[in-house]
Amino acid sequence: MATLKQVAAHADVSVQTVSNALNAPHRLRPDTLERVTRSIELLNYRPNRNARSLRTSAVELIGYCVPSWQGGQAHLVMDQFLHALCAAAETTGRHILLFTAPAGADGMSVYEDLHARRLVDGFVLSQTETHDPRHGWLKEQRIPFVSFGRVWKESTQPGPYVDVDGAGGCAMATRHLYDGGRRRIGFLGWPRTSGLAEDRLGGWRETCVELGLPVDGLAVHCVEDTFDEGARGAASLLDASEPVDAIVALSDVLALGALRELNRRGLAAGTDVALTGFDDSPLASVVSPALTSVRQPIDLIASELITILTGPADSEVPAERLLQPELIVRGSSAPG
Amino acid sequence: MATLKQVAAHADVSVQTVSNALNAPHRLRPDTLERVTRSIELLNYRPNRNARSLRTSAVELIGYCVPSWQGGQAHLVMDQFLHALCAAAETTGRHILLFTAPAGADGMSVYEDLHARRLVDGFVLSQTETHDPRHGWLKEQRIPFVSFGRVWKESTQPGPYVDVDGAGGCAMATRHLYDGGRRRIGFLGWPRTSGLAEDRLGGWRETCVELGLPVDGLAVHCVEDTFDEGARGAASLLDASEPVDAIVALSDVLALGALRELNRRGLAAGTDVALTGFDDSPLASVVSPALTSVRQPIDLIASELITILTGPADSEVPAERLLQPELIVRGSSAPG
DNA sequence: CGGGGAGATTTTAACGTTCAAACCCGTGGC
DNA sequence: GCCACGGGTTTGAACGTTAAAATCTCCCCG
Repeated sequence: MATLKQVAAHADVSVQTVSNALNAPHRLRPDTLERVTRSIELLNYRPNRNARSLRTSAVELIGYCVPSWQGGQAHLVMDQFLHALCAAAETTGRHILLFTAPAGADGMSVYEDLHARRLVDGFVLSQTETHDPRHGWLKEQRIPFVSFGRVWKESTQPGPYVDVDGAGGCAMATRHLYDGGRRRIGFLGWPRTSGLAEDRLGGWRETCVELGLPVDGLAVHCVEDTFDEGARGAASLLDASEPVDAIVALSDVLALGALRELNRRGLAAGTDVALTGFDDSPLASVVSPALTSVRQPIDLIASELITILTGPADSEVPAERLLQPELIVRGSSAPG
Repeated sequence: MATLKQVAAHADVSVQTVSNALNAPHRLRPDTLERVTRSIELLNYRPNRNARSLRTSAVELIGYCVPSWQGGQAHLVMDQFLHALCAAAETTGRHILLFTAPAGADGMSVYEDLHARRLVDGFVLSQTETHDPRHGWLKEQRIPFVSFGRVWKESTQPGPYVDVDGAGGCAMATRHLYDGGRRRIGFLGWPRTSGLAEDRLGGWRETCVELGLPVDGLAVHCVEDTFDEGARGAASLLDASEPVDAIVALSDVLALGALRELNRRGLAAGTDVALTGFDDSPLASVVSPALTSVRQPIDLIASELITILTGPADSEVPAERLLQPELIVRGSSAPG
């Protein structure tokens, strides 16, 4: 555990010169820089981050509240997201600090505490809820943050965010099915109360209208994110007087439920009925036929989040980035 | 951002007395404690962790390398694990710092760096591989760590670990199927090269032998962790001259593949053929019939990891904890 | 009434770093 | 030959905390 002082003694310069060698090398004469660098290498010196943070009051840590997996949709792409976020932070020399907090306003004291004790510089928020209280509060406290996901149903977004265009994704899937010859495309969704669900539903509906396809009675609202509900929803779409020839599902889990229902009825997914999911979770490539799914650009999301959070905070207008997802075409949506 | 100094001025005591009020309240006279406490409250003081860490050289942060999700089995319970680890750390006032590192020996410099720069006190390892080089190296460097998962195929485990008794879990599943009247129980596994796979296979085999059940030709080694492979494996068990009446799968994904194959053949899972998975991933409760699965005690694992890591490091014999999983019985394993 | 102690509080110093100011020294202008 | 200049380096101070030692206060006992 060498310190600046020891390196300085070894290189026969002052402590500050060693510090400069690391933080402002241009200030040193080439030969001193060389000498100091050798001493640093030799003693295997690493700056003590605590001392540095104390002096500069910047910890280079970003807080992320790890969602509880309880209730409702499983976070099937959480690990991908965390990995990406971590990697993005590391490209700027920062790291991610995890913590847990109660949902809603109760959790806010945790955010405040972490910041006040200088464990983190700022926060990345996810699992954004309708009327999420965190954003406004953090903004008011002038604590740096950026949100993955819009705050739905607010007139103005409080603070910077990165989000994926769910409507665009579903539009893309719908158009892809249309291009494959499908003309009666159903939608498997969640209840309207979720802003995310409404966004995706809108993408499907508008595209259908645009393409002159029917939409009435073709949107099913599943009550929870399970295979069963997906299967039930698919069944009702298939049992209609005029059955669908394709289904856009709002999640991979619903899509897999639909896939099961198709199998059960002896219908070939991708041939008789085309099917798409959302999220491109690990599951999508593990079933057969493999599931066509809308993939969120996880790496890009993460790097945008970090860029915004660590970028200049002076701008008055908050950064808002809406990213386009990508359609990963697999067997389940072969042309009919 | 109040500091000790400001609180001290406000309470009209010395800085050290305020520090003592927080770290050793018994040293203060009750009335001074009361007065200082009021000042702390009033000024909303929070100790600066960087200053504290600098002085005490303990950062109260634990490093965890977030696994890359590439290749092979999806980490379907990763988010549960992280949440639990985080919560466990917080009960001791610590937090989890995430980082990424290349697999194998290449990643070791990352561990060294994080520790040398004092970003973390120690590490929790997971995704332990056969002959994992990290453990021995960390031990040699005297960097505190604890491993989730044994280092397979080492004569002696280098350092403390917490693991789940996979053999015990599969034994439990097998016995449960036996108790439900099943007498010909197959096993869906992975190749023998994985220590984990061999452990679980052993649990099934030994229990069958013990119960007088056949094992020859009843273990199938799937080459990857996909629905397809699970289905293929199940098919081969069902096509045998004497077909199985139950299947123990090494993972939930394989089990769901088997479930699909059963459905395809018009066999009722839980009635005609009983089925169990492993990990109790979010998927298990989302299919129907819901999947009986062996659940690892995630919360207990996490708290044991933290206890060991933060406990006294002086003991010569490393802590080794082998925890028993729990069988979550659902519809897929109803008595036959 | 002086000394011994225990308990409460303060003083001093240090953790390892960086910022700001000061210093040193060679160069070039006048 | 003096002075201003500027690049390179050092000095001094500070970030906010805690450990250890020093001091102060009060009380008890011989």
